[in-house]
Amino acid sequence: MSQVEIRHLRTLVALRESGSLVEASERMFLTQSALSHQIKELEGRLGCSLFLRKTRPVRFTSAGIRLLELADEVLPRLHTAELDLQRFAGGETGRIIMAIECHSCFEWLLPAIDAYRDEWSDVELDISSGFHFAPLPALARGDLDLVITADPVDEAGIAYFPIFSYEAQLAIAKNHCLVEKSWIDPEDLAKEVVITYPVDQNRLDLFTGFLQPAGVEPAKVRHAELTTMIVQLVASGRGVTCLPNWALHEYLQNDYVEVRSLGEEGIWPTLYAAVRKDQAEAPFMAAFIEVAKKVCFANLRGIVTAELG
Amino acid sequence: MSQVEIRHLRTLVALRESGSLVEASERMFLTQSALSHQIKELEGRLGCSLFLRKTRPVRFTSAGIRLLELADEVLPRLHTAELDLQRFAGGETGRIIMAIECHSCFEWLLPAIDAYRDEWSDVELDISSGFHFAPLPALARGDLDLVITADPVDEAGIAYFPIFSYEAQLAIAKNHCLVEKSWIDPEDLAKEVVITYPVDQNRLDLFTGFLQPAGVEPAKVRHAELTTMIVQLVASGRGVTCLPNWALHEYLQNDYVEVRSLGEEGIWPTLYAAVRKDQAEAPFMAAFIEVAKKVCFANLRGIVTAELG
DNA sequence: TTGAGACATGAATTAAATTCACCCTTGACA
DNA sequence: TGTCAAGGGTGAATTTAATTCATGTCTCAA
Repeated sequence: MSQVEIRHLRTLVALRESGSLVEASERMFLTQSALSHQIKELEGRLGCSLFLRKTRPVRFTSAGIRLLELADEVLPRLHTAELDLQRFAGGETGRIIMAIECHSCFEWLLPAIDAYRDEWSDVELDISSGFHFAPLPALARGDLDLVITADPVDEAGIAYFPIFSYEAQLAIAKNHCLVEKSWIDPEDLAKEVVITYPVDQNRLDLFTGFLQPAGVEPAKVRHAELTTMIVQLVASGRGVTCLPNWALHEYLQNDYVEVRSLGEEGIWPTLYAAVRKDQAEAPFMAAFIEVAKKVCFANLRGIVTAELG
Repeated sequence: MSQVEIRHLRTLVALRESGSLVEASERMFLTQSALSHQIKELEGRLGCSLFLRKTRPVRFTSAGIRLLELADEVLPRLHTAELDLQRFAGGETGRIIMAIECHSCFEWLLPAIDAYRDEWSDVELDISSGFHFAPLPALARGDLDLVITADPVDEAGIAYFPIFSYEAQLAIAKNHCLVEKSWIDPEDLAKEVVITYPVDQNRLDLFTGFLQPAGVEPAKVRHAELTTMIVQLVASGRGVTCLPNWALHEYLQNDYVEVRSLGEEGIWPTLYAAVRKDQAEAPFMAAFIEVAKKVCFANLRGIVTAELG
């Protein structure tokens, strides 16, 4: 079946370069006898001789020349592949396919990716849209390599790294009656229309961290895709919404809406990067997490109230 | 040193195509255990894992994908090389580097080569100009693959195949005194200028087969490169020459010169193809000898007096 | 909870590559 | 002509590696 092997190609190349079995064997750190046997065996399997030994330097037959040709094609490729693999092994490169749970995270993730790519140009980067429903199993499985999530679930083989914290605030119209309050109670929203991204409520801080614990349901939930749309609806009094403070910052500065904390303390989710533990230490992955933190801190300076790590 | 081997590449490809170790092992005619060990060992040497086994089908890591890329580059090349080698082994192709002792043989050798090339297009053909001095050792050594020679020397490992016989005739000017004779005796040439190709006398039929046995030396020997030149010199009475009857045929028809046999019987050299015994049976080589014979017979029909089996 | 399927693992086995010790051949040189 | 060194070949012994066998573990699904 498999006749020729890498080792044979290396032997032939060494033979071409040295001109004799003895010298070739020294280059290959083998005895001359080993090469003699090796080549004899190969020639036997192939059914033709590869070179004539009675001359110095040895003279290759057509078959030998054909094999050298093959070696010249194959060995360099093998070599570069092995160099690449060394870099994979050293964690100097790899693949980061991400998923985000937090819908407005693109705002800081895309700049982070850009910054990272400058330094780690050959890491394969992608944001997956396919695993919104269950990103962590996909991460464990290897479909994903990094998940941005607000609630770390303790799972074997997954490590979490905090990126930053932000306040999830309620945005309301400037003429809304709730502007009177200095912070919002869950019950305040029982009669309100809540506008959210079109995602499951279990992935929204407002519900998981505020309304559900208090057993309150809003009068109605409306959906909009884009942050701008949501804020516009809020500004025109069609409902209220809950967004990260940094996502609202721009609209607040332009005086479109009012914002209030949820509860006296406010709700302060932390975003984590979840990665597989075996990759957590790899330089290319650690670097990504570092860059993400730095970019967040730089982009959101003065907006987010807390920086981590 | 040498990490990755062909067998690993094959395994990975089988794994990609089948999706599981079990099925891949069947394709490779190995046990599942063997593949498990094999891959574990490779992963250990490389220092990184190549695929995730907990999914069906298996999912390759970046490193695994890189190796599959290598496999896709290498395995097809390996395969075509092995096919080529099979043809070498089967004698379906090879290399024929020839040397000719007989200076005027180009006349029929070149057409023979052309005819041969039609059928055996990928046999490497060349006429070497480097081994005139000692073609047979070069043949034995492997520098040459075929030698056209008029005197077979019994040497181990060399086989001779007769191509054809011709008469070596003396050409003389139409007004030369020797036209009186119906054939030439060696002594007739003792006073003559002999014109030959610029090669050693031991490679000329006239000397080895006629003059030397009789202990006769011509008055003078002149040289000319081209057959035409030689014949012109002869026609203008500057000397005599000895050429194969088929080389003289054209000039004879145009009535430029007269020809006479050397001795009553004439000298009838036979041209042989000498090849190494190990190649003598190879179809590509046997075919060349066949073609050479046929072409000679066709081209020299009615000129040479003898065709050989 | 059990059973089936897929992969992992340690020990035994088998197969292969390599070495060792020796031989032969060749060419240089005394 | 004999000897020596260098290159290569070969059978048997040895070492190394690949493969199998017999189990074990894990996961998924009934």
